[in-house]
Amino acid sequence: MNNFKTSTKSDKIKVLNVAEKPSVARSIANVLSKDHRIEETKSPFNKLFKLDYRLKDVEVEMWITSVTGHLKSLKYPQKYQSWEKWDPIIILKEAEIENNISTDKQNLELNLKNFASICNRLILWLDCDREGENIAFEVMEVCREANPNIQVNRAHFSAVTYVDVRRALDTLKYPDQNLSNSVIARQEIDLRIGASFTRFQTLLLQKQFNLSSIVSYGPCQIPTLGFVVQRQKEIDSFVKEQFWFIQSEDDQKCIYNWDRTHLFDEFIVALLFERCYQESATVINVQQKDVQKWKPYPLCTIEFEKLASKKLRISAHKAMELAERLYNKGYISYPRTETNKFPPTINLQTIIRDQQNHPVWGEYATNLLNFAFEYPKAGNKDDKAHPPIHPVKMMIENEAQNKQEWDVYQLITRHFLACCSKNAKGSETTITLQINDETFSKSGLVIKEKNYLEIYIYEEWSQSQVPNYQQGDSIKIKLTLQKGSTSPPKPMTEAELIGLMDKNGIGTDATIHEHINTIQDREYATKRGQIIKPTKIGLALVESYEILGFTLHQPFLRAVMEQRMNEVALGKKEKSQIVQATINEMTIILKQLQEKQNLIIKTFGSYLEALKNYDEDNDNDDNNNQPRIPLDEGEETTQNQPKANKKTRNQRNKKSDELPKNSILPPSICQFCNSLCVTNKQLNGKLIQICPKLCQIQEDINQNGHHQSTQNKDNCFQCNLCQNFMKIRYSKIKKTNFLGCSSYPQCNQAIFLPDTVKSIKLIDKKCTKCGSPLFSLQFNENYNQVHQASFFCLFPGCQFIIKTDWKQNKDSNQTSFVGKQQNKVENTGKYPFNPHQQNKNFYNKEKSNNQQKFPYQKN
DNA sequence: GCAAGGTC
Repeated sequence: MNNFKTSTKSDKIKVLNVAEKPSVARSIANVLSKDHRIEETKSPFNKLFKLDYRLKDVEVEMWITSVTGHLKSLKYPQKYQSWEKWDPIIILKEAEIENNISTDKQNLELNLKNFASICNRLILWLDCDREGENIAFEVMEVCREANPNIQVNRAHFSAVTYVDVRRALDTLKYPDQNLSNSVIARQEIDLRIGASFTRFQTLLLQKQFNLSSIVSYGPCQIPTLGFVVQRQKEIDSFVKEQFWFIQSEDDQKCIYNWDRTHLFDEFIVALLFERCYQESATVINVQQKDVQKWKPYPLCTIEFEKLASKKLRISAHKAMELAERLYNKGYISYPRTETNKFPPTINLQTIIRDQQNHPVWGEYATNLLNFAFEYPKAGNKDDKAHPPIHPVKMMIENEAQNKQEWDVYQLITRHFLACCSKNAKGSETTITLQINDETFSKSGLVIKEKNYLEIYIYEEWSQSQVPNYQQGDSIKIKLTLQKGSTSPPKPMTEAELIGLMDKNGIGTDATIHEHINTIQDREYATKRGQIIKPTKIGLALVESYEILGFTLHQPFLRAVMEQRMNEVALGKKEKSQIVQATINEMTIILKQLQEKQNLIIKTFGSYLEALKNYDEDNDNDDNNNQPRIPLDEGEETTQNQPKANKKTRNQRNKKSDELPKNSILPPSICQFCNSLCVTNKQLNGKLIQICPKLCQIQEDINQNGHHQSTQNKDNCFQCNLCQNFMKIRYSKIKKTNFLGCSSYPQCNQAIFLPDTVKSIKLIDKKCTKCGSPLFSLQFNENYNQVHQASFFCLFPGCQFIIKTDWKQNKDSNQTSFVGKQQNKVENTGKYPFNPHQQNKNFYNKEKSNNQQKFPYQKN
């Protein structure tokens, strides 16, 4: 029996208005008339508001109701339920997919059908984004089933304020099929890839390694994990590097910073120290300038989550839960918004006025209204649907359900008040000292007006004093030679991860926190405090992708997908075209994973075994700097460059360009940069020539004046990507040597050798053809060596006895690759999923004769 | 037992 009742007495034209959520329906009703009537519907949350309105000079009865997000959802039919029975390739490529109204949305469907059958017109008030446009089509379809003649329009609004809603009604448009299609394409791609890859991975690994969770794959969750793993690898491969610097201190204990900061070469610093050492300095400049500390941008969801995590120590997921609760209780505006600028139609003064009686910040709010108000800065993000998060009703501390709820309300309100305040203002004084050819400086700050900092307790601006010197003063100084060392990258915080996801387009404002939750649910990562670290399962999974040459954990996979969605949204491509293309590409990858399944098990297992104590270590020590991951480096971890030292020596020591040119002995010319070198005598009596740009790190000069290079004996030849040196490395997983770039992990360049080669050794001979150093090779015991040569050149392409090539760089369109000689691959750069897919590399020897056609190869 | 996107 139909228990729905609504009055249909009026003869006026009835216009059905449908919003994406109950709150928007309520706001539209409020904005259009305070006299609206509220009726219950079949869905307890989704009320029906009725009011009389004059629409384009016609008196109409507006019926305003809502849905709650999507009505429909994609699903595989029942017959595909069994994971074991169906090849994941079928699930990915061929299985049909149903798009039906979800069971929990059937009441809403009945509502819409009921209302539409009575109404003459339908106005779609779904959020003005792609998802909203798709929901608009879902609503329209249902309404048209009940009333095929219903006249349909789309309202475009940038905020639910009187002005915006009226404007939207005056300029009604039509829904955009292209935008909606891009969402359907995304849904299908996500489901097909997610379901098929998850089934494949779970069936392959779960039982084998006794894992308690499924081994899911999703185009957002795995790149999220990828970020976490990448950071951990950087920390684990970090090697401390020492640096030296000169410190100067005056008799007021004020320490001045060396303008060269620090250098990584003790000789140079010692030399400079010796040259500038004295007990007085000249004040060459005293500069005073006004400075400001900028107030924050209006609060969008992403920023709110980051702040909650960083400043309140509340996880993004929990913070969203608390914000939603505050929103439902009417204390704050809608918390899922991408917008960080206030629409001009919102009345900020009214919002501030609501806080005037607050016991904590009432006085501050009053001051803002009276004299201190300044319009908020405008950010550059706008979802056209919701304003930035702001308070809509005053809450005092004891009205909050708990401390966390209060903290979140407080953050949102203080942030809002800060946005409506002036920047903090101060005065900065910088003193510059000259001591011979070296300069040192020190800045001090005096805060003149705190302004927004009075209310925004989450930021600090610390004052510091500098002595009262005048330009030209000569002051007493104490110079010391100091030593320091680089520190490892910091562990990944949740706030940083959110930032990375946002920047790389992984997830949306409404889902980012869910993906972070998912990787924890799947036991890929753990969170302690605000620090997120991968578990051994997460590491093993990502490292297996990496080592087998797949880029499934990289963010660009999603970025490419987004780009394709845009093409559909703009009407440049058909949705079927891009679904087909993406699925075809992913089919190739899934087939390769299937072909390599034994190898995957082996690789994943090796990592799990190597990392068996990893999680325990995690609990004991946050950051002990010890390599824990088998980084494919074995004993060679000392070769890795720390993140801080990513720049080359030349770049790091750029200021050394200005070194004085005179030196102890007649200088020579640097063979790399033609600079005049400086000479110094070591304790053992040897003379050292040093290029001021540090091109030549050290050159021994024997007394006859001949140069003898002391460059690292392990260096092979220069990497073609970063110009650092390739080195012999040892892969624990494959138990063989390979050549890897010394800048790993910043540079991933590598040259792998045939399985038949067990180890390689650099010898003191040069290739007569290309000048690279030669290697002696040890072959596997069971390998019947046919090569006549004793020594081999491994420089890519130099000789054909041992075929080598540069590994393809995933970020470039280079056509080189790891492996044996094969047809040149043409990479259109169109879809950079798996750069190795046609590279039947030496891990995959058994398949090497069975070459597939590369999908991007022309003809 | 699969994804990600809405929303409650």
